[in-house]
Amino acid sequence: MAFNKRIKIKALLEDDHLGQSVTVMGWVRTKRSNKNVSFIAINDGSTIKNFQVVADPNQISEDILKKASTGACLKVQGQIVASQGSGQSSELVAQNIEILGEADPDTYPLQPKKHSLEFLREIAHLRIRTNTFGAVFRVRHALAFAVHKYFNDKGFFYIHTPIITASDAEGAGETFKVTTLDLKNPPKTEDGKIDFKADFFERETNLTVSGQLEGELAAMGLGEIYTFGPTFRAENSNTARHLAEFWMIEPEMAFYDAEDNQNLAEEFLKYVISYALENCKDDLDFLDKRAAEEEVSKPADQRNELGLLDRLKFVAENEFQRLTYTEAIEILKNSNQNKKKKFQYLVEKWGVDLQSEHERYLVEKHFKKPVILTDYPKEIKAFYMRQNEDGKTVAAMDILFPGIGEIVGGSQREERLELLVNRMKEMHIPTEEMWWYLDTRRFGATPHAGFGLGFERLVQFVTGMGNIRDVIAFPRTPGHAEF
RNA sequence: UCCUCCUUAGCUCAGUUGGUUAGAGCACAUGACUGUUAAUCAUGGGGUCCUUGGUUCAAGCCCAAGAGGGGGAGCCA
Repeated sequence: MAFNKRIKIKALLEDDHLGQSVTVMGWVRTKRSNKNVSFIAINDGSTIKNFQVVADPNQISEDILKKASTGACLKVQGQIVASQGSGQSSELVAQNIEILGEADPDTYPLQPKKHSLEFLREIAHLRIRTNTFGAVFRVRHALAFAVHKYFNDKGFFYIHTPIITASDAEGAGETFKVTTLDLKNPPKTEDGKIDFKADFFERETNLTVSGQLEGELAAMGLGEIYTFGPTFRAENSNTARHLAEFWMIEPEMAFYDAEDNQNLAEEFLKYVISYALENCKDDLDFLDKRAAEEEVSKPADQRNELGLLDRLKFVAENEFQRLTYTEAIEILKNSNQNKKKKFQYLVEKWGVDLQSEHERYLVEKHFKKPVILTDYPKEIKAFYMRQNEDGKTVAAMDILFPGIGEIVGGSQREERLELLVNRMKEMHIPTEEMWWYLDTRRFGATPHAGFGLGFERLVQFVTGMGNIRDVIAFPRTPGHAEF
């Protein structure tokens, strides 16, 4: 006998079920009682909205009603009737309530009140039951689904690139080592170094920092591909924008140049944001109100000019501002901020990397819209980016979003073997180990391009959450891996 | 990793110039209430004032070190 003969609250609210006998299962959010009747607000996660259960103490035992406390899980059978109260159009009059799981009110940490995000982060195993995190994770799901839908509809193929890799080729950062060696007593070579020949893969391995290089290989046969997988960086980053384990989307396209790449990235971002706007209305309405309440407590100069929903609509409907690094430097150099020495790092000469205060100025003050910055100096970018005719810059692009900073980093790739090998040597990238990557330039090379999108940063932007640790269920950051 | 701020009841926070028995709201318990919307009203229980050491007649408050957390920066997505 199957247990799950229930109707989800989302379905209950979508159509007219008046007069029907139904079973609802979910968790108690609040209970309000008097001598004659109890009202139980129940939530099953299918929607941010609760459903009101009405329990008559003549029908439901005192013991059951007592155990139906905040956090308890219930199975309620009864009839849907028109509500006598004003907060909802219909409600469930309970004929029978079964307590599936009690939640001792003395020790259950969630209350029907506002908790701080910092407190909820410490109970990440329970925070998924709150309105805010329910909304965030439903939106996160919708965005992930929209990513796949967008690329699938466009004829891209989803490639699973390896989690365990042998190279830190991109130089994207510190890696987590993968080994089965005995850490207390590792085998040594004659000259005293750890003997990775004795390790599982017979070589030194680590968790991936990017699927891009493998993605490029796949694009050289399938044409247009994307990856969407976990990425690991062992950097000691302690910010609201960094995780040690995060999810990255990396499309890679044969026959794309830098401009094609920019067009794709902009269209893609607008698509997934529009998808969320269309499919997550209740959750985004809630998050919009939540963000508006938070704004009030911020100092005036840090407030957003637009609310969350308006911000999303604005990004979805307006062209991104495109400009080169060189143009950006000129704007920054001539800005009042720079002239009045209000930047912590003053912009003086071409070639310096932009600080986040500079990126914020361009996005939030100067253009007031997403910015695609292109053609950076080659010295501050990765070896695989295609060298421009000027000999100084590469065909890089960064997309900067308000409040988030860099959400996308990408480039047209260097497909010319000689130029690529020279650049690798200049940057001390071992060419021998990368023979397979260089083979794509030896055999049937073509212009191609791609980019990486930090999925959690996208979720941050769409949900308006200030800290990246609040848009992934169980965040991994330095010193934190408990759940 | 650096800078900076914070840590008092289950949660959010107040606590004056160092002074005797550390408070509030919410939550919880008990009771009241004929339909509530984070229900309301009354009563009650609840404290390692982050830890360790120091100064002092006296420390929640001052000093030092450590732990945990927030914000900013760097690295990046």
